Amino acid sequence: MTSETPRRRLAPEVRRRQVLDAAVAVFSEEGFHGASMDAVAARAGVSKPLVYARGGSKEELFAACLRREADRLLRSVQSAAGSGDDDPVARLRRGLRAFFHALTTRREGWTVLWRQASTGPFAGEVDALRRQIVGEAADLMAGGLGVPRAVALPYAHTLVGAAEGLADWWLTSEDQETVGGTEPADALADLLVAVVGPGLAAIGGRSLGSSTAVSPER
Amino acid sequence: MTSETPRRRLAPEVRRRQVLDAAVAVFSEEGFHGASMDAVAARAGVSKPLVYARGGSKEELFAACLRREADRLLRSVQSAAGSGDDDPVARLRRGLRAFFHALTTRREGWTVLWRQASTGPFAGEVDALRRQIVGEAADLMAGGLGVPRAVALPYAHTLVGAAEGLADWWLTSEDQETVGGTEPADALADLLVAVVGPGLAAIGGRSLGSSTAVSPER
Amino acid sequence: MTSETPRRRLAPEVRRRQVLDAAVAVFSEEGFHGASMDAVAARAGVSKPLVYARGGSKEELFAACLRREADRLLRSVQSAAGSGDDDPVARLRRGLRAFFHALTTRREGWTVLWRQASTGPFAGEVDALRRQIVGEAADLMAGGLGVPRAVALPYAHTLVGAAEGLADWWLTSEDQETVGGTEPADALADLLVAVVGPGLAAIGGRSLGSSTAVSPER
Amino acid sequence: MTSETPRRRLAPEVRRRQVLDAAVAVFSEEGFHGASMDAVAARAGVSKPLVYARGGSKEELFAACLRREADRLLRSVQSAAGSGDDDPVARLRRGLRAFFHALTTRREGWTVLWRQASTGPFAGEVDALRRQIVGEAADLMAGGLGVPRAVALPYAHTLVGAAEGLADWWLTSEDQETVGGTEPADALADLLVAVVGPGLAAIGGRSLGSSTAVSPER
DNA sequence: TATGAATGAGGGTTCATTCAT
DNA sequence: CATGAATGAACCCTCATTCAT
Repeated sequence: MTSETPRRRLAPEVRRRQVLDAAVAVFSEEGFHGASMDAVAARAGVSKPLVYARGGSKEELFAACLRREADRLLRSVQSAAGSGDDDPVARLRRGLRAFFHALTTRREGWTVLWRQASTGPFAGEVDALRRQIVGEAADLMAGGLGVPRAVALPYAHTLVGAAEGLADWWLTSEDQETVGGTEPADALADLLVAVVGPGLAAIGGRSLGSSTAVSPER
Repeated sequence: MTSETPRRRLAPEVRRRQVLDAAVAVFSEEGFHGASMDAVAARAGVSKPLVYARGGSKEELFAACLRREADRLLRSVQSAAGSGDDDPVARLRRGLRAFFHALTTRREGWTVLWRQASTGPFAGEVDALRRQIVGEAADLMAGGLGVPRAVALPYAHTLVGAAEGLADWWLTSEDQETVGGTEPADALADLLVAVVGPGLAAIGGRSLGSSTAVSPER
Repeated sequence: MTSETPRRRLAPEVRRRQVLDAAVAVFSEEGFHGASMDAVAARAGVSKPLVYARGGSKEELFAACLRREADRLLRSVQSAAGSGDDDPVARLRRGLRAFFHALTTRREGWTVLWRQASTGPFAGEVDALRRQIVGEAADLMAGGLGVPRAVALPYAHTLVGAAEGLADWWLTSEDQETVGGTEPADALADLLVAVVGPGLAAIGGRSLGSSTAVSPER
Repeated sequence: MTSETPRRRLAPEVRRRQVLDAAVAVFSEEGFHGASMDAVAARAGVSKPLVYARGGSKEELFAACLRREADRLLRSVQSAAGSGDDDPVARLRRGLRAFFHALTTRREGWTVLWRQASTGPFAGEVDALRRQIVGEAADLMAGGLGVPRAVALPYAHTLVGAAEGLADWWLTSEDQETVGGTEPADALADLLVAVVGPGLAAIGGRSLGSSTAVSPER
């Protein structure tokens, strides 16, 4: 006989994490409609009823994925940007670095959040989460540029899109060594700041991304 | 038999265009997996077998939508950028404007291309199309910046991503009046140039998006 | 190769009748919850999607069975009893004969109506249909006995139960020849009239099922 | 480990009674197929494995319910009818009263027995139980009418069916006050005797349910 | 030709039943 | 002993696809 994995009994929250991880992976690959609960169960290495027991219905499961990934991303960016009294520009840069770090290390969660479910039963919820995330960037930028939040909003969307495009290129390009010796996420963030920094500075009339932008702080 | 008015026999190309139009609409709203061939047939006002006769299988139909919309986008950007011998910066700007024009006027096609097909069985094809578009931008930028194409590539990805983010914001924001009196697509393109122009200029050491960038040419 | 039945194209109402017949058979044997749409499809000799196309969801299918069988039974009894001006007693007897005929020839429909779905999502509808049917008997009895309808109601229920018990015995007993040469349903009806006629007559103070009751009219 | 109050360990028979009681309640409400073992466990206030430990599989549990309720009904009717040497008519009347008493006071058991189990995998078992009860009635009637048992059988089926119909009406009718001041079960039994007594008497040629039938003994 | 009719296959969900603690 | 955790099997329903008219 084959050495089958025995039926392990695990704590509910452990199983739930397993199920959510698998669900994020599958949803990010196939989308909400394209993903099957069978695939989620197989990816998690559990039976389908267990997926339902720990994750609820397909819609509930997807919503849980959305919320978890959005929370993680928001928390990570917020904690990196800090709420301290230091320079808004520094805070923005730290936030960007954290954002890139999340993009490149948790690509699946980002895909679920951003590219999936823009239509369907979750359009509203997804849109709200997106607004929260971009709003965070807009807040930082409004502080850094000294402009009202409403003005900063399109720039924030532009920034997030640019980051996504850059991350996509980074993740799909084969020779990922070209960026340099530093932490990739940091290098990407610095590249982005180099691209958009001067323009934003000119818009805000302040020194965002000054000459120091291209030689990022350590 | 009764003498009912038979369905008008139309030329095959006309029928195919009807079917593709309906398919783009339905796919953009529901996604590949969420859309049903019944919905496509209903939207086109024809029977289901006709959809198969003119559009092929669901995958073929989706691929045809993808290619048609991508072709339109590419052609429009290329024809706007021109192959003339004039200023690469002006060509880039014209290309960007055409890009935004296509995004904002053919939203459904854009949605099908970018948001619905970026995952699932068409990720590869979408990626290829995307590389074509980005490659176009990279060529323009390589010319404008005076750098090798390989160096321009990440910047091109960043630029296209930024354009996507900005277009997404524009398409989903409710108060679309805030941008200004000019043609929206042009205003968006100019905004983007204002953001990334100075940074790219500094990188390339040339005058791409100089001070005139923020006061766009007419 | 085996001589498989070819895929026949039939008119929708013909298929619907097939599906309803199969559904009545399966529901009467297994009950609403116990019946599976697979079993209905198999019994009808069609595929499952066709059951849905012609019969709707399981609940709709069951409700359609209910209504069809109730209509048939009601119509049959009403048309037998007539609305003429003749003797109420004769009308009651004719109604009973029709009722027994329906019981013994369409047992499945009766089972669906009477024994199934007394609980569940159809309790209300089933109860209403039951009340209609018993109400018909109560009306006839009220006319025959010269008592108010409300008084006749328990007797009607008693009569219907007695008929069911008698029919059950008849249908499950092996030597069904013992009843006699007449039409079985008529013989059963006459037997029932012989049992309950005198008692009901005494209650109503009229001649329902007088001495002629045991020698039924031809 | 924490010192939680452990579930009280009860004697096996006590647990089994709990489980059977819950099962009868749930089965009577939902039917065999509609009831879930989860519902039984919840109603009994125990865990599901305990239901299996004390009640066996779902089919065994249902069969046990069936047998317990049938035994109670049979025993009650037999003990009421007695085996004494007194008047068969009086014995029949007492048996009927006990029958109605059981029906009206143990409605759930009756529902399980008759309405839920008359079809499905237990039709055979229910039929056997029904034959036992009807056979009891047939014996009494054979004695009372002075006819062979085989002749009395259809009348017994008719009688039991009538009793069921009357009991169903009584149990589902809302204005249960219309019957009178006496014990409902007795009133129902007397009503039934008034309906079928004279007819049976005429058939048997003896005094079963003579004029005294309509003014029942106390 | 254009279509209504038909189906094989698969997805979401639940349930009876059994381990491992 | 008593339980929460886990699963194989089945059920309802829909969809992409294809005939027969």
